[in-house]
Amino acid sequence: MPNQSHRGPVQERAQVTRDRLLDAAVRCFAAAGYEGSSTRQIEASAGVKRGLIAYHFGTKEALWKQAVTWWFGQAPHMLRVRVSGQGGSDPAAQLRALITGFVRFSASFPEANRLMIREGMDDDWRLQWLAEHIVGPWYERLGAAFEEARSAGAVRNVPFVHFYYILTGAGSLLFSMAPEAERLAGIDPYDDDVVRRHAEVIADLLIPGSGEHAH
Amino acid sequence: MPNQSHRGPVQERAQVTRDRLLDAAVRCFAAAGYEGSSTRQIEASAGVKRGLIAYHFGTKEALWKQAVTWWFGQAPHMLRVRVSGQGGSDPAAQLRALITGFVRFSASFPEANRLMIREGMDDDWRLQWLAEHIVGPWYERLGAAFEEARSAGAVRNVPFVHFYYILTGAGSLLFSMAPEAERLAGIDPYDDDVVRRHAEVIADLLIPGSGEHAH
DNA sequence: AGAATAACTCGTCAAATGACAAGGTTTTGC
DNA sequence: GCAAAACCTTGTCATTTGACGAGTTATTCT
Repeated sequence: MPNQSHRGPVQERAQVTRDRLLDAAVRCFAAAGYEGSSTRQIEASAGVKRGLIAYHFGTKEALWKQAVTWWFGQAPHMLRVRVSGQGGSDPAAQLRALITGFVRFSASFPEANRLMIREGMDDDWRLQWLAEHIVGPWYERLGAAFEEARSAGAVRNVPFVHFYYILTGAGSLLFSMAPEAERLAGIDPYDDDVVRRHAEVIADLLIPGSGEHAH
Repeated sequence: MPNQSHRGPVQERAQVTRDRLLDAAVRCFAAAGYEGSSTRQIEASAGVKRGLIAYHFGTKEALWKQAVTWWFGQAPHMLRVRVSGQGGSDPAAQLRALITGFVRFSASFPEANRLMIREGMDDDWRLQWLAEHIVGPWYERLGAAFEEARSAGAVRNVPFVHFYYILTGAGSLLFSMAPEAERLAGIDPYDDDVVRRHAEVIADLLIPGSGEHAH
């Protein structure tokens, strides 16, 4: 029994079961939080039988770590797709591409920010893990781009923390709280026009004079 | 037995018990969410005996509603204190006062935004209640100030929804996710200088040319 | 003072949850 | 083919949770 083993499954069907569980786990954890998601719910949501989480992952905690690892292991790729190909060599344009890419990513995968927000609120082993494996690298990468743009005089001279949390909050909350936005403003946050406009407004605010598209 | 009655308690000690429970409930709900907070935890956190939530409020749901009502019933007052006295008659200055006031409020009461963010993620009876009683009025008020400033040409001409969620996210996330910020950037988000700088940066971004304090 | 009532204490229950284990089925290796 | 191992299924257990209710103490009212 390869229970909680660090190696992958051997047979084909096991891979399918694990993938379904990992996917369902991320969606449940993002939607209802760690405590709010029961292993039975996750198994039902994945369409598998009852004891398979215990068999494949051992404990709920192990499932969480593997699910987040697996899911965010693809997130940088998705984010990179949305970022790469734009920017060029101009620091301001590069930072702008990162910003609009982040907003589009937040709109495409609101579960990501929902999970991060939920876990960033209290300082436990999950935040520690996320800060080390997921957020840290992104924070460093964005910080480097910010520094270059700042040296070029393209952004305001403020500590990066402010810039980071202004961007993260402004760019993600509309989608993290999409149900509220729908109810409050009667719009669909995932509408393409809304997403594009949101990204451009934020980029224009943070990097004055870099965009200002005509319309 | 005045259980789940809409009228207040009769005796003095009951008022004390109810207040302790309401206060503990808001803090628990904001910290761990609705499902993540058990009635027994709340009672223990309030320092009262075990069956008193059932006695005074009947159900957990009734406790949540009364706790949020009670707590946010004071929030507008607290926000008003931080906003009033500034602004004057200039639309841009008034909006700026609302913005900086909101940021300071978010820093002073991070539980408020934590609770709003948690409940704004899924569309259930709690979001419905909050949108109607708490967020709606604030949304309308800020929207009116925004419209005046927009007519005066002080802010960009974008739909208010974008402005609202940019402000809400940018102004609150640093404090909602304070544990992450501490771990990520090694700062204390609640430090007075950090709060002030965060408020000014956001206000400067959203209302260009309204602040730009010397330093 | 003495009943009536509010306030509290505590035992208990049914459902849900995380974890484990025993037994069954399918696939792999030889 | 056939044993071994991987995979799956199901039963069960200890704990937690929301809720109820019977019994106890404190307060109020006359």
